[in-house]
Amino acid sequence: MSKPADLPSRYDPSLTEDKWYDFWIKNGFFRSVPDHREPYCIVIPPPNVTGVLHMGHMLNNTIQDILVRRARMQGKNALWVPGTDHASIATEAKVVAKLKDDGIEKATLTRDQFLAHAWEWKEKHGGIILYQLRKLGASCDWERTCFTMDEPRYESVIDVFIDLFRKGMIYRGVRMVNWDPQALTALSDEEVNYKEIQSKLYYVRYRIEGTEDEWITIATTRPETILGDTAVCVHPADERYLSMKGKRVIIPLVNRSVPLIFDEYVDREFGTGALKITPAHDINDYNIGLKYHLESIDIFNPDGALSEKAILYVGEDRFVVREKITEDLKTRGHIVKIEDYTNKVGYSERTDVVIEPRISMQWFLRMDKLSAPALDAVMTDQVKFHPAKYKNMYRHWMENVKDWCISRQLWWGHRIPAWYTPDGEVVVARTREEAFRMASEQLAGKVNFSADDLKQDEDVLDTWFSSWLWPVSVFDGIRQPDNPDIRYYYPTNDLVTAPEIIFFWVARMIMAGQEYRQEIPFHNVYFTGIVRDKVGRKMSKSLGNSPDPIEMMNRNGADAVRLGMLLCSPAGNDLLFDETLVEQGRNFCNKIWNALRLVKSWQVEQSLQQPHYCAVSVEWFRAVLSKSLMDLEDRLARYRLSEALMSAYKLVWDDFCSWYLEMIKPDYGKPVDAQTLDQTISFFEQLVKLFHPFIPFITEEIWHHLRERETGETIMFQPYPANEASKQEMISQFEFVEQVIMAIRNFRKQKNIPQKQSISLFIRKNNNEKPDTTFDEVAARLCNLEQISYTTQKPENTAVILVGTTEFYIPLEEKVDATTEIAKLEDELKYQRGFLETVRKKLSNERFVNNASPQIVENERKKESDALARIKVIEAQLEELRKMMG
RNA sequence: GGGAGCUUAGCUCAGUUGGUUCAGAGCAUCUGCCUUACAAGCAGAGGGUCACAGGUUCGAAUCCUGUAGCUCCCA
Repeated sequence: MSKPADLPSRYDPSLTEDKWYDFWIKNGFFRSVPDHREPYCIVIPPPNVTGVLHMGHMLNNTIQDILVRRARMQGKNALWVPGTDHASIATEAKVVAKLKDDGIEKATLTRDQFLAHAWEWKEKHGGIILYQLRKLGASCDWERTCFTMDEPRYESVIDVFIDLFRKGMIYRGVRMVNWDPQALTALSDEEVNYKEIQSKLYYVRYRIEGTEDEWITIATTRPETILGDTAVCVHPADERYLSMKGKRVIIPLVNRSVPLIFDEYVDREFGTGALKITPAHDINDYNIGLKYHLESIDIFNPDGALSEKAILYVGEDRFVVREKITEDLKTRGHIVKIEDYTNKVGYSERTDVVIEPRISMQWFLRMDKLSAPALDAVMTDQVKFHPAKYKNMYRHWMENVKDWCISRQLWWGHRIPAWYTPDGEVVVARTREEAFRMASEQLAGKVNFSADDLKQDEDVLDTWFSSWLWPVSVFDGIRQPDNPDIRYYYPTNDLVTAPEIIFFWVARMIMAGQEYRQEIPFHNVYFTGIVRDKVGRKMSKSLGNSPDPIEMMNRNGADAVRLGMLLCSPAGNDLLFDETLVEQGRNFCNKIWNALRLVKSWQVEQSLQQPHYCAVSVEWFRAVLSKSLMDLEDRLARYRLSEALMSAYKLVWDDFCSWYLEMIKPDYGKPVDAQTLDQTISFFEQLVKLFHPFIPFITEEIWHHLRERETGETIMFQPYPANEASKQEMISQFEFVEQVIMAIRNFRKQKNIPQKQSISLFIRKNNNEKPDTTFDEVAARLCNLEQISYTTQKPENTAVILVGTTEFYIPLEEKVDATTEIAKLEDELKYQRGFLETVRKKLSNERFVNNASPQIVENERKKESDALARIKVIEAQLEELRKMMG
C-alpha cells in the first residue's frame, strides 16, 4: 500500500506495464492445464509467421484477451493458445528475396537446401509478432505456443491428407486454376482479387477456310491468346452466321484451320456474337473444349512467357506479346477495330500480378459432404455468429461451395505425401517405405522398381489446409484423439476473427471439427471489423497510413491503446481509427489514477462516526454499481464489447468520480471516517476488477495500491464483480436531486454567484407531495447551501427554480427582476399547455384508447396529470409575481 | 449480371416485439472556470425533416413498396 506522495499526478504506464507483465509470467498465471474446473478456451487465429503487429492484430487480440481474462476471473480454467502459421507463399517469397540479396538463386538449390534456409529464416525472424503481443498484455499460455509446421501439427496435416484421400474425398484433377506467374503457384479462388481496369476490346477477323475474302470477326480482350485458339463459336440461332455452318476458319498468323462451332453458350449481344475458343486459357472456353473435344494448346510457360507451342513470340512475356501481335495483326489486315473497354481482371492477392488461367494437374478436396453439416451447424446456431448478419453470407457460400484446390507449387509447407511409380501410378502414404509396400501390394508383386525409384509429389499443401485443423491440432487431437487436453478443452468457446476469412478459415474449421471430432470447434465466432484510417481507407503498408502499434503503446501505454480501439469498434463494423481515440483511452487511465490519488490522500479518523450524507452516498453508489453490473453482464453476454466498455467507462467517470467521490469527499484538510473510506476502497476494488479484462496493467497497479496485498497476489484471479442486493429506489430518488443540483449550479452561473459563497434554499412541495430529505445534506455539500428549509409560501425577494412540481427558492441580494421571470414562466407555461394538448388529443381518440395497450394508455394519463400539476404550479407562481409587481 | 447489407448530430455508432416530456451516447465544437485528485481536468451549451417519396396504423427512426447513394460477397 502506498502513500499519496508516491503517486505522480499523471499516470505513467512505462513504470507499470512491463513490471506487471513480468510478474504475471514469472508466476505462471497464464498457464492452464486440465483440472476439475469448467474450461474456457480460445485458440488464436494464427498470425502469419512473416508478420509484424498491425492495427488489425491489435484489435483482434485485445478482444481475445478481454474474453479470456474475464473468464479467468469468473473462476473458469481459462486458456488462450498462441501460435503462428507458416504462410507458404508469403514466407517462400521472403526467403527467395533474402537469398537473392545474398546472391543465391532458388533454382540453384536443392529442395532440402532451400528448406534449411527457410527454417533458418523462420527461427530468426518468425514469430516476432508473438513477442509484440506481450506488450499488448496478451495473457496467452506461451508454453503451448504452436506452429503449423512443428512436428505435431505437420504430422497431423499429413495424417489428415492421407485419411481424406483414403476416404475418397481427395482427388487429382486437371483443372483450370488461377495461376500466379510470379509466385509460380496455383491460387484458390479466394486468393484472387478482381479489379476493374481500363483495357481494349480488339475486333479481329479470321478468314473462312476455302475462301479468298470471306471473314468472321471475333472480339477479344486478349489478342495474344489467338495463338492458342482451337475453334470459333457462334450462337446456333444467330442469323448472321447461319450460312457458315460446317465451315472452318483459319487462325491468323499461325494459319491453323479450326472448326466453326455452334453453341447456345455464346452471348449474341457481346462484340460481334462470334467467340474465339482458347480451351487452355479460359475457364468457359475450357468447358466448351471438353464438350466439343477440342484440342487444348497451352501457349504459356509457367512464368507467363510464351511457350514453344505458341510457335510465334516464343519466350516473350504475355503483355509484350499483346502489343506485338496487335501490330502484326494490323499489318496483315486482321484488325477491324479497337475499342476502349472496362473489364475485371484477376490479380494475385500475394504478388499482385495478373492471374493467368491455366490448365494444370492439382489436388482437390471434395466439399459437398463436408459442407452440409457445417452449414447446418451455423444455421441452427450451434455455432453462433456475432453479429448474426454474417449467417446469410455464410449460407450463400456454403450452398455454392466448389471443391477446394489444396496443392501449391512451392517448397515451404507440408509436402504432399503422394508417391509416383516410374509408370506414373500414384500411391498416398506417410513414408517412401510405406508407399513402396503399398505399390507392391497394388501391383501384386509385379514390381520392376525399388523404393528409391518412387518420386514424391513436388508440391505442398495450401496453408489453410493446416489452419483448418488448428482448434484440433493445437491439442494434438488428430494424432492422439483421446488425449486429456483435447478432451478437456475441445470444443473451444470463442473464436475472434475477421469476416474476410469466414470461408478461408471459419467454415473450413467447422468442417474439420465435425469430420475429426464429430463436434463443432467453437460455440461463438466474433467478427471484428477492418481497421481503417480516419478517412476510411484500409490500413496498409503501401499507403503508409497505419500507425506503428509498438510505438503507440510506448507513447501512451497498452491500456490506453486497448481502450481507444475498443471504444469505437462495434462487432462486425469497420473501425475508423484515429489516434485521438488512444488519447481518450489515456485520459481515462489518468482519470482513474487520479481518483486513486484522491482516495489515498485522505486521513482516517478512527473515532469519527460515519456521517449521514456518507451513509446515503454509499447506499446510492452501491445501487448504481449493482445496476451497472447487470447492464455490463447483459452486454458482454451479447458480445457487445464496446457498449459494455462504454457503460463501465461512464460508471467510473460519471457516477464514481463526478458524483460519488464529490459526495463523500471530506472538507479540505479534514479526515474521513473509517467506514466510509473502507466502503469506498471496496467500491474502487470492484471497479478495477470489472475493468481488468479491458485494461489489465493499470488495474493491477491500482489494486495493489488500494490495500496491503500478500506477495504473489494478483487481481487476475479475483472474482469478477457480480451485482448484489441493493436499494434500487435510491437511484431514482437521487435522479431528482441531481436535477436540483444541476439547476442550482446553473442558477449560480447565471447570477454570477461563486461556488465559495454559500446560499440558502427554501423548498415548497406541491401537488400533495411529501418532502424527501434523504439527500438534503448531500445537496447542501455539493451546492454549498448554508441552510435548507421547507416552506409553504414563497419567501420575500427570492428567485424560483422549478424541478418537477417542486419549487426551490433562493434569496437574492439584488431585487428580483419580475419581468424576466414572468417571461420565462410564460414560455414554460406555453410549452406545457401545448404538451397537454397533444396528450389529451391522444386520450380523446377512441381508437387510441381502445387499441393501445392499457400500459400505454396509463402512461398517457400519467403524462396528463403531471402536466396539469406543473401548469398549476406555474400559474400560481405567475400570479404571485404579478401581485408583487402590483 | 446474381446475392447480402447499409443510409440516424460535424465524426463513429446505439435505438429491443411500432407507444413516456419535440430521437440517445462517446468524440469533436462552443461558452465559462488554473475550485487543493485529475486543464490528459471541472461546470455548462449548441447541434438531427432519422437518405428521399409513397403506403399501412390511433401512432412509424422502427413495418411494407418504390427511388437514390454507398459497401461487401459471388460470377
